[in-house]
Amino acid sequence: MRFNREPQRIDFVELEKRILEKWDKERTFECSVKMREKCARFVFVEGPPTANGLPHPGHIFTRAVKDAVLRLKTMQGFLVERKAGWDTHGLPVEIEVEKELGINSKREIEEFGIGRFNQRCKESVFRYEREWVRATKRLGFWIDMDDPYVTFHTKYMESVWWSLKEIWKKGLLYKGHKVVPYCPRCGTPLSSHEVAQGYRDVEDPSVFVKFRLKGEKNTSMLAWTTTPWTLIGNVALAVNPSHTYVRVRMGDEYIILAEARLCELEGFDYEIVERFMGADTEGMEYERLFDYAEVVDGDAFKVVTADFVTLDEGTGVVHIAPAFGAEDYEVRLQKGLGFCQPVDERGCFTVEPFRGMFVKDVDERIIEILDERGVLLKHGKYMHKYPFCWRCQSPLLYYARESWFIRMRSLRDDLIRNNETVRWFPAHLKHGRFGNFIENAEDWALSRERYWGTPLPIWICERCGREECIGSISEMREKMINHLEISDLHRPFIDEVVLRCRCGGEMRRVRDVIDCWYDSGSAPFAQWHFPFEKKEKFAENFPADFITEAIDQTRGWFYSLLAVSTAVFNTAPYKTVLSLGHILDEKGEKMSKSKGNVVPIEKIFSKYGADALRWYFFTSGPPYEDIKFSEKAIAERQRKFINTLWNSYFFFITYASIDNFVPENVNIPVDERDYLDKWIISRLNSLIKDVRKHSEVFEFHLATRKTEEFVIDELSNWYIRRSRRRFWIEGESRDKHCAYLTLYEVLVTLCKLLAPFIPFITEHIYCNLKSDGDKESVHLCDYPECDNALVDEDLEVAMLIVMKIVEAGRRVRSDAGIKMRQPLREIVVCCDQKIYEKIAGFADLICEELNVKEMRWSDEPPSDTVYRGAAISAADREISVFVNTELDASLVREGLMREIVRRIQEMRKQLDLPYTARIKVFYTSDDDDIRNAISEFRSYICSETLSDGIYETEKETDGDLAREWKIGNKRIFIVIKKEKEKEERDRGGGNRK
RNA sequence: GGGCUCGUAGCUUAGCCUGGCGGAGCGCUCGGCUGAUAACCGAGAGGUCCGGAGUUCGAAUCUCCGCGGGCCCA
Repeated sequence: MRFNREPQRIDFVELEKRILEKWDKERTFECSVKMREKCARFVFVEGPPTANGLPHPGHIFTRAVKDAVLRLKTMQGFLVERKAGWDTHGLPVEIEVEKELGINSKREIEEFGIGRFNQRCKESVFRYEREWVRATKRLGFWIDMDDPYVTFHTKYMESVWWSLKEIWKKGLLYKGHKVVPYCPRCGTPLSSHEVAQGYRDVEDPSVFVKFRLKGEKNTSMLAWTTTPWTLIGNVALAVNPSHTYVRVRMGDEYIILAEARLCELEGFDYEIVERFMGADTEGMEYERLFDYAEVVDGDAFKVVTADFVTLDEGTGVVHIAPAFGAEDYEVRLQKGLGFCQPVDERGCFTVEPFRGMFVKDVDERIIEILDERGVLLKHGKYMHKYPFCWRCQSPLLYYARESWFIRMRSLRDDLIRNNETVRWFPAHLKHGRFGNFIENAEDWALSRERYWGTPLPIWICERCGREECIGSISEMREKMINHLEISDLHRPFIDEVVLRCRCGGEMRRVRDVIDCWYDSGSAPFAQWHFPFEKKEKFAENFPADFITEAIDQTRGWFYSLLAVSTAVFNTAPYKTVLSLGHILDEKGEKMSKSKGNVVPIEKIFSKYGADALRWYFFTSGPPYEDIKFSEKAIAERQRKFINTLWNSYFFFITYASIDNFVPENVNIPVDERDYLDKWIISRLNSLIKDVRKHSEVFEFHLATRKTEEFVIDELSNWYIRRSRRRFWIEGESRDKHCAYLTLYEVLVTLCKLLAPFIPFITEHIYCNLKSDGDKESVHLCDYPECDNALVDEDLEVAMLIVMKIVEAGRRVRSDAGIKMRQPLREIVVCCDQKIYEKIAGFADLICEELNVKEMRWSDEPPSDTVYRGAAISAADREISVFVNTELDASLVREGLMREIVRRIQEMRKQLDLPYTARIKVFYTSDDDDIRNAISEFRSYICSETLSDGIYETEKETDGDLAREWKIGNKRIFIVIKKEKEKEERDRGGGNRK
């Protein structure tokens, strides 16, 4: 037999497991890549996940999209290599390990030992690798996980070093300061996420200070602060350039503040003497309040303008201390102001008279001093939210730390230019969220005062202070004084390396590691250990044709890739970016561990299988929009679509096996086949065109929804249903062969068309259908192309009209209360004659579908009231369909006969008889109409129900099933009896109905 | 607080770019068909197209202001 028989219902999960074994055994993935060796490349870069937690449904969605695109491109004839990657460094990993060790500060990590700590980090990042690999394989995501790139591998890190040196050589790497939320007790900066969870309401002093202006008579700027201790680090005052300020007289002195903040002077006796814009005060100098600490590297003690100054509170005059505020530091950079840092890492002053005192403890003393000097206008208490350390509850300080930066600001134009070469999906990101972001790109704070990361390869000479960036291991070896064997570039080993400076002095490495986003941003070259190895490989794979990740990567990986690539190569590292939506829970809320609403994806795989999940993802909406995850919807898509696809295939297999149909032996050109065949093949080719068009721009929801409609509505519910009797033709028949051949071709092509989306079931079906000379796997096939010669638009339009006429006819029958089984005399189609000509050839189909004897055309509606009608619009015309509802005795008898046939079929089904099984029918009825109907249509009933005879009996007869039926108010008692199997076999491939 | 994005029936969504009768599926009610189908077909109930204002002869669609969800940033 040409095809293996199939069960009507199949366990999809079981099927998928067998397919996974097949792929494993036949190395199908490797073959699919290798067979395109000589072809043009389609380059993909995998955004590396961190395997220190279980894969989230969102990761699975991303991987499903990646897989579909890459399979599609492979089938379209591209060489698509897929190297997996793992992101392994960074603070989240360290925090995991800190939790395990029960510690929470850098001091404790160093006591535990940096070497031991990093070892624990290395183990931690692959803790869930097995789950990731399993879920990836189970989903059917083809990616090479045997030879992945790993960001902590020495070779990868060496490439990262190389790129940093390139950046350094261009003068784009510099040491500066960054103001970070900082816990003085833990001795560490906190991430924004950590800060966000530690806000509390507190009471702080509220202080209004007069800064005396130089060269003005007895005039002061009035500034407001809730952190008096920061006044020690003051270097400037800021006003908003476009707001109105006033000079007021109070007794014999003058005070300047924003007009909108005059409310702060309530209770004082004052008069306004002058109004001016903030911009007018720019450059005014004032007398320094405290000279305890030194100001270095720039100008100081003057008024500057800044847009961030608001009129919501305070005086509209903001005191600027670059060491203690991010905005303050920003102002410093823009205005070339100096820097003043009187506080150490523990949060204590390093200058007299407060040396050694914790900053918050000097607030009271400072207020006293201000008062003594007569520059305190007023003071009070102020309630506001302030962040505290989530671990130790210490108040956080905004504190300027030394940090290394990449000058992204100076690369803004390059970033923008490179971004112009990128195709973004959805398009609005290009000049929207992403475009805005790079236009305002800030210098990249690259360094982290941490442990588990790629060490910043900068050594500083202890004698002359020269900085040097090291770009390779060999360069480091050459310059090394202490000749250590370094096999691991991580801390603490790398910290021991001492280099020789040009001046003869000893150079030691700065202690920082780099931001792990830089690691992953280096993937395009570091995955190949470029430029130390595989230069050609890199050349072939840069820039990437395609990357895709979720929308949160806009400022993450999408940016770090572009930033690194722009700084190193001044080229965009990718040509096309697809940004994906998130997978939310059923209520539309983010899935998170703490909410406990994360769907365990393993359960979905074991209950529905990967195809059902994938199909759900693709059909549920545009891939760039969020998806509210719904298990019910997965079940529904499987039941409706995958199951219908299976049943269409099952139908073919069942009858093709009975008939021993061999497609290779039949060769009938499409134009010699039935119009139904031509129609479904035309529709298939139109579908191919649509699917290709939508997939090309990642509109998978349109591609898959159209395919779904094709399979359910057109293939299953129209083509197969309408062709069913052609498959039942007894013996050899050209028409039957046309039907088989057509359905065969449609199924095989559908498998190829759907393979990128649902790779398992398409593989299974394909493998049973394929011929000897065909590829061993559907995934090794070429993607279907639309054959325009087979698209017949007129035929498609005509069939659409036919379908609408049938629908209208059914509506009429339904309205008139006449069952479908009751034959009727005629249907009258009232329309433009040209339209009628299009569909006249489908009269048999329409009559059979509507159970009427004949169809005719009319140019005006029939006047007789036995005609009931319904209107439709098709081909831009009105069409009316009229059904003659008049019954005569003959039609009633025929209807009765159909009722009886239906009941006998129902009983065959109840007995679960094989389709080819033959029976004998016995009946008893005291109704003359029934008896007459049976005798009139005896042979028809027999052939419809595969009965060798239908006999009237007086008595109860032995049989396999007996039952009394009511047809309206008539009764019939039916017994059916199976025939011997021998006779069944004699029937061969003959009549099955 | 800012930027971007989404908001259409109980639920999932199409339509929005390019203004012209809001259309499907699930679920519900009723009826029908069925020897491939877990399906399918017909009818019915179900809508403040998030709210408000504007442009227009005409707005789900374009503009502005709000509200709510999501993401990113502060």
